[in-house]
Amino acid sequence: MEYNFRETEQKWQKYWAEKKTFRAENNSSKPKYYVLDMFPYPSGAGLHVGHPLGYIASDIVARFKRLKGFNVLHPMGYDSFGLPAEQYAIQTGQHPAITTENNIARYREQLDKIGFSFDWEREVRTSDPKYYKWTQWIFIKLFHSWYNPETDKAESIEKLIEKFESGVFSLPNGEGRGGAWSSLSEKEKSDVLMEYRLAYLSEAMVNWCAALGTVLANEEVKDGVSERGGYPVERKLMPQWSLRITAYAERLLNDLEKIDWSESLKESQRNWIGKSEGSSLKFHLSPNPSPLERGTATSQSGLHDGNALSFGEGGGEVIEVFTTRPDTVFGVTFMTLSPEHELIEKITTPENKKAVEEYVTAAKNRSERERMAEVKNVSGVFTGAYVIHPFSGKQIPIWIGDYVLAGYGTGAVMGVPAHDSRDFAFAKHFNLEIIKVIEPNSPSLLEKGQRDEVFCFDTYEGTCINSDFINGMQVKDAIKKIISEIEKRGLGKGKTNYRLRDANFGRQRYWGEPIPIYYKDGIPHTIPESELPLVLPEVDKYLPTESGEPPLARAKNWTYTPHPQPLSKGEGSFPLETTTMPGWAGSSWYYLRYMDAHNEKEFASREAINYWKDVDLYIGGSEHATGHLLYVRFWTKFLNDLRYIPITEPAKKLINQGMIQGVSEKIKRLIFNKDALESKSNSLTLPSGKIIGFNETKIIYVSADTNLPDFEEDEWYSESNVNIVFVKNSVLNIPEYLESRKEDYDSVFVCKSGYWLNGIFHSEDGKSSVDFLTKPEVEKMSKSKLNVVTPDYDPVTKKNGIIDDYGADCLRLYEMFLGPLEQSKPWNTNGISGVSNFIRKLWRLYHSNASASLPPGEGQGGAFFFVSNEPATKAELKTLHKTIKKVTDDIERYSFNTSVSNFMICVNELTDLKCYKREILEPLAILISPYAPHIAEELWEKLGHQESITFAQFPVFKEEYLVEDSFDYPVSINGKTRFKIPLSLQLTKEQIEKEVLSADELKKYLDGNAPKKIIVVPGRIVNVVI
RNA sequence: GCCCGGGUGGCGGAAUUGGUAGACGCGCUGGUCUCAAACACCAGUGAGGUUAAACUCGUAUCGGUUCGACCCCGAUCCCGGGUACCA
Repeated sequence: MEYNFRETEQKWQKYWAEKKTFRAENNSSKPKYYVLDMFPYPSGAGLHVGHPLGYIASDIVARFKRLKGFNVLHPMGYDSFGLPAEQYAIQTGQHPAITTENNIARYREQLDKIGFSFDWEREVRTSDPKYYKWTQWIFIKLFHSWYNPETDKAESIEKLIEKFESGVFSLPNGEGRGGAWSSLSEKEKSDVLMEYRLAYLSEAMVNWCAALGTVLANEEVKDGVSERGGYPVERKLMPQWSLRITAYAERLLNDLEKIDWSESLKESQRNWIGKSEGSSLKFHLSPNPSPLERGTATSQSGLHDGNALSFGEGGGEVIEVFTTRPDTVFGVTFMTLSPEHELIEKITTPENKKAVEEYVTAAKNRSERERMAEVKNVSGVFTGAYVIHPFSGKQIPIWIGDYVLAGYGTGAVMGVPAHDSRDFAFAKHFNLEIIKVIEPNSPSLLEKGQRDEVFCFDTYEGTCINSDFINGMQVKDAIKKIISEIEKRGLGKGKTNYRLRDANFGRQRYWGEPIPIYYKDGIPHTIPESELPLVLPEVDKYLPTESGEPPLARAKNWTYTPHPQPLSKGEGSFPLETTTMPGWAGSSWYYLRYMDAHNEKEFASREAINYWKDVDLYIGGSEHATGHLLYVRFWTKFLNDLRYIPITEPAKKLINQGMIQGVSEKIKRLIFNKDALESKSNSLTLPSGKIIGFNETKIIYVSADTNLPDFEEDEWYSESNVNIVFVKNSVLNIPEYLESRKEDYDSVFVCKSGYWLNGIFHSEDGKSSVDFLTKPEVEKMSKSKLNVVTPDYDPVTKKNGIIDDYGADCLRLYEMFLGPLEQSKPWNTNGISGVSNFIRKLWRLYHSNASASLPPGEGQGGAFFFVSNEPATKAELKTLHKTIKKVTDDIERYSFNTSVSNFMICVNELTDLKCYKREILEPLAILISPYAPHIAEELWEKLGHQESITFAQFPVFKEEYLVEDSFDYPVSINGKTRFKIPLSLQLTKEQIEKEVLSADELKKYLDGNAPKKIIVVPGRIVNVVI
């Protein structure tokens, strides 16, 4: 009887669901183990074969830990707020909740078919009001908290108010504004507190994406265009809700040490946080410098006594810079301001005004994308103004350059061209002075500049020269010396800067959590916790209003009426915030909700939180390295500060599963004839959304790269992923032309007319869609790239998946067998037959031709289930225990591909041994059950067990079965293995040496001489040196 | 540019602590079965060399440490990922 995976898998999936086999208990005497997958966004495309990779791995661990006696929490849910559902809603008018519901149903169906051991009773959906009630609640907590630098923790804002009430208030940057707190108006108080709140409203420079009608977070912008859709993004100043993640920068950085995440991921986070230590330094504006003074050193500092006044002190404008290399201060020959710097207008001299204004305007109008594209181009303009060098007193010209970013440091840099490559490029371009102040200790650090000068950039290994009182000092010492000097003279102070920005928290979208804020007299207030959730209202359209307000502004009565009304006059209802939370809000705490998913009084009960604590193993994609994984750590620390949870990090161990890539068959060339183009329209819309006109073109080739038309024959242009070639009118005979260029085409299609949709060209003549896929290329699996492979029957391509043809167990084993979990690999089914064979062989091991009255084992693989209670042989036990050991080790170090190999070896060996013993086959079923749970359950049942194999005990490895008396020692001569010699393992080093030396095989190599040396590693190897 | 990974047969990949390189699977070759094919099963399969063996070479390249190196060290090349005027 061959194994019928279809019946068996359905049977057990139904059994698990009915019996709630995988329900986790919040009260248990067992140790806990929390295995979490990054929950999916339920997209319309459903799951592809890449999604389950991580889920299968985590499911294996979950099932393994259950067998090992842990109480396992292994939940699943949906990150169900998001842009695609909203865009679909805009196009079709369908409510995103309905689309989302449908998509979730499809996801669930697919997940169930793979046989995961999720506890579905704990399912969460971020778009469910019962869930987002608590997302809103956390937002309210953030709003009412501030970060106390003294305790290094978030605290209630009430404490701060108390402090202010008892004295004078100040702002976080240390500037007091005098005056008593009580003298401030309500609005002023609110404004001051906004500077402190962890959730705050401010005018902020945001990434505005006009096409999507929303603001995007930094990590949603890639190369100046939106990550989703690839639309242009510009910088714009808007009132904006933000979260003060920067307050946690240091802790987010330091706590990386505590967690077992991959080094590359931690490194990404470190870079993203971007800590740099240095010093601020003030430069005073030079009052009316005469042209004669320019660039000349007014010298003779006399600074050494330490009492001297610094140059330029005593009034006028001050420009502050941040530098990580204060030791190079004597190499400063110019200063550069960002085009957005606030002092520009004030300091620019009349004769430079025009040029400066033009430059600033041009910089402002250039999109982020253009600015990035021009990184290599040096541009800038002189303001005509000068600052005074604080140590040398020199006149330093002030320039404006767009290589200086407004958002980092102070928006101004001191130019040290000799030791910074960007300053160097700037100085070269504008012919500014270059003073070398560091002599590198090692010649290899030198880089050749132009003009035969030799510089070193970014090195900390060097000696100061041309630097007055730090001459001769090593860079590291010089930095300390200079900072202390800067502080002593009140020119600035040692300072730490972070690249990390506060996180934008408002989106001009519909399909997200409403922000629980209403405005009274222009002052934001939170809705009382007791009135949460603030439910997402219905709107007539999911687009922004005509006046550009977010979709929520379309909702009727989108106002809040406080009740009971402790109202003073004129109060009634107040406008509610119209932006919604970003996609990452709900995912920043979902791991906590799983602990107690149905709690209506708290986000999770204390008991549940104290029991489950943190995630033991978290598996998900590395694309969340600087987004989700930073935010979830931030919220965890915040909730810990407020003592809601006992942990400071969400996940002890994190694994990034690799991406399973799709193989796209790319269009090489596509040909349209003239009639086709003229008949319908004069343009072609590419998958990227770009529209290209045809004009006089006769033939167009569209191929695997891209472009802009220029009407030269066979000229190629490149842009995203479509390449177009336009050929002139002169080519009249298409077939003849094609024939002559045959080798250039993988496939040719001449059609009358058509259009692109989702990357597919649909011909107008109704012959459905035609795809031109010809050249294979490995890339990310995605719907738009037409390379999606689903694990089960795909209703779009109408193709069966692995599950239909081979079963879920086979899919699970095969995905694990493909290679290391963390590695990305293209999907191919080349090796599937090996895994499928293995499953059949496993099945046969438990079956015999017993009815044919053959001796047991002889009829192996027969029609009848047959195991015997006879004791197992030594060889059988050895195979079993070797496998127990290897598989246990493999799971514990997440090496799932090798354990599949080990199962194959085990089954092959047992088959060779004709093993039919319960003593072996029963533990084997348990061993394999985390990987192939369906067949394991079926065998377990046939072995006579009433209960699910889930509740079995993982077999215990016993060393004794592996102990050998002898070992085939490989003997190498000079490190090269030459022969083997079987020796007892009881022998001592000396005895082994003696045996080897007397071996006949060795004589040949010794050639009569005595060996120079002999190395014996007992149980391993013998090496003879001759 | 910078940071982090990685480079092993025809292919996916093993080698856990410096100790038999190439496990396991795919593919390929030959064989058994079959009228034939498919399936299944058996054998072989890093390269060179030989009737066979011996032997030689072999983990991107070059060099080093070691009795012994895919593994450690130095330099170089290539591939993948992240990030980017971050002062």
